[in-house]
Amino acid sequence: MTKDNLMDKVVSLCKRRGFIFPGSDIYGGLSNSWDYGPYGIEIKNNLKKAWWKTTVHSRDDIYGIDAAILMNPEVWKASGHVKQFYDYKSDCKSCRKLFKVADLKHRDICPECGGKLAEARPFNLMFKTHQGPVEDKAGLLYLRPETAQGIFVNFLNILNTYHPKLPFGLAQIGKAFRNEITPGNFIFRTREFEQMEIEYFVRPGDADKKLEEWIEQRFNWYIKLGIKKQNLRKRPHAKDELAHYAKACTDIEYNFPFGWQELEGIANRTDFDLRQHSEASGKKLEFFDEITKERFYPYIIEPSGGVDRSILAFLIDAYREEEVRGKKRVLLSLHSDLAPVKIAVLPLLKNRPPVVALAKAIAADLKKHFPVIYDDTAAIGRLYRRQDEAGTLYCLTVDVESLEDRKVTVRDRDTMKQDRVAVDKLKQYLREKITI
RNA sequence: GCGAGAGUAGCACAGUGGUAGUGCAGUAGCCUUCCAAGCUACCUACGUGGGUUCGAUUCCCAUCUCUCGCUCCA
Repeated sequence: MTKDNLMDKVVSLCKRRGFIFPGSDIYGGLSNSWDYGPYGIEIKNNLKKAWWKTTVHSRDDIYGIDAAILMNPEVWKASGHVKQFYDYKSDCKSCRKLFKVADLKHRDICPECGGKLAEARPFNLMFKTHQGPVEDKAGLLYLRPETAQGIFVNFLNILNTYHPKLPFGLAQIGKAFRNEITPGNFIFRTREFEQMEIEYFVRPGDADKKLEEWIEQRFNWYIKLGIKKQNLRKRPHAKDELAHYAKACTDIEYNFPFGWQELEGIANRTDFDLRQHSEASGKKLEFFDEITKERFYPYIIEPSGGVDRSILAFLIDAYREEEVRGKKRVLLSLHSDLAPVKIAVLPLLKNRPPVVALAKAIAADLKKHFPVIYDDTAAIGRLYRRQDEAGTLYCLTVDVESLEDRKVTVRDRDTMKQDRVAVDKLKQYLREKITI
C-alpha cells in the first residue's frame, strides 16, 4: 500500500461506511467542511471522552469548562489576534506564491522569482459575524480562532469559586474557526475545527519542567490509545516559528500519508495572556499565594490538540488490509475505547426464526450495557467483513446449536479467533474486555 | 482570494446531438450451519443556469462546487 493509496482508502472507507460525509453534500458541498455520520460521531465522542477521562476525571488538579464561542471583541485585541491575524498580502503573478506585505523589501517585486506582485489585499484569518439583527459596526464579533481565550477570561471565576492551588489546569473541548489560506487533506485542516485544550497554570520557575512533563504525558496518551510509536514524534519549534504568545513549543506529530504533521502543540505561553488581559480589562489576573503572601502572574503550559486531525491519525493508524483465503479483508483495528460499535450480534441463519429471536434477545439485553448493533441482512462472512470495516470489537454469532446449549460464538476482530461463551456469562465476559 | 484540473447511480468506470450502461455496494425473496457463496427481482445518476439546435448529458458561454498548489497552524 503506497502512502497516497492509504489516504485514499481511509477517506473512501469513511465515506462508504458513513463515518464522515462532505458538508452540505446535496448542494455540492462546501469547501473543506465535513459532517460526521453515525459511526464517525461515535469515534469522535469516544476520543473526546478518552481525553476528558485522562485530563480531567483521573486527576484532581484540572477542572473542565465550556466557554462561549462568541466573545467580547476586546478579547481578541488583548490576545494579539486582531493584530496577528490581520495582514496585507499580495501574490506573485508569475510563481503564484503569497507574501506578507510587511515582510517585503520591495512592494511590487517577488522575492522568490523576481516577478511582478499583484496589488496587496487584506487577509483576515478570523471569521467575522454580527451580534444582533442589524449588521452595524457596533455589533461586530469574531468566531473564536482558538479556545484558549475562553479559559483565560474565566481564570478569576475559577479562582473565586473553586479556589485551586498552583499548579492547576482548566480543560476545554470546543470549536474554533480560522480562515486558513490552505485548508485540505480531508479533516486534517478545516476552517471550522475542534480543539482539546488544557491551560495549565504553574509558578514561573516551574514552567520549563512542567512543559517537559506535559510533552511526555500527551505523547504517551496517543500511544496508549493505539498510535504506533514509530508513527509519532516530538518536534520542538525553532525560535522563528513560535506563535506570538509562546516562548517554547513542541509539536507532537503524526506520520500522515502526506507527511509528518502536527496533532498537538504543547506550548509555554508564559504569562503573556494573563498580563495582556489584566492590562486590557483592568482586572488583575494574578494568583495570590496565601502562605508566602506573594501575588504574581502564573505561567501557562498549553497542551492543545486537534480533535478532527487526531481522528484522522487514529483511523489511518488502524487501517489494515489482509488476505483471507485469497480475498481482501479490510479492518479498522481501533483501540477498544475508540471503536464506534463494541459488539455486533449476528444470526448465522436468518431463515430460522428461533435463531433470529435468540439473537435479537441477546442484542436487546446487551444494549443496556454496551453499544451493540444487530444485523441479519447478509451471509455470515459478509456480516463479519462489514463489522471489520467499522472496527467492531466482537461479533457474537447465534447458531442452531445455541438454542440447545445456550452458548454463542464470540469472534475477535483482530485475530478472527472464536470462543464459545454461555449466554448468561456474556455480560461478564465482555465487561472484562471492554472498558467504556 | 489567485492559478491549474475536474464534475454521469453510494463507489469505480463506460457512453451518446435523439435523455444512458457495466462492475461493486445496497434492498427484498429463495437458498445457505462460521469468514465479502449462488440464483431472481428491485432501487439509484448525466452539478446549476443560459445559448445554439426540431432536439443537449453530449457543442458553446456563464455559474456553482470539489480537488491540487500558494505554509496557515489544532
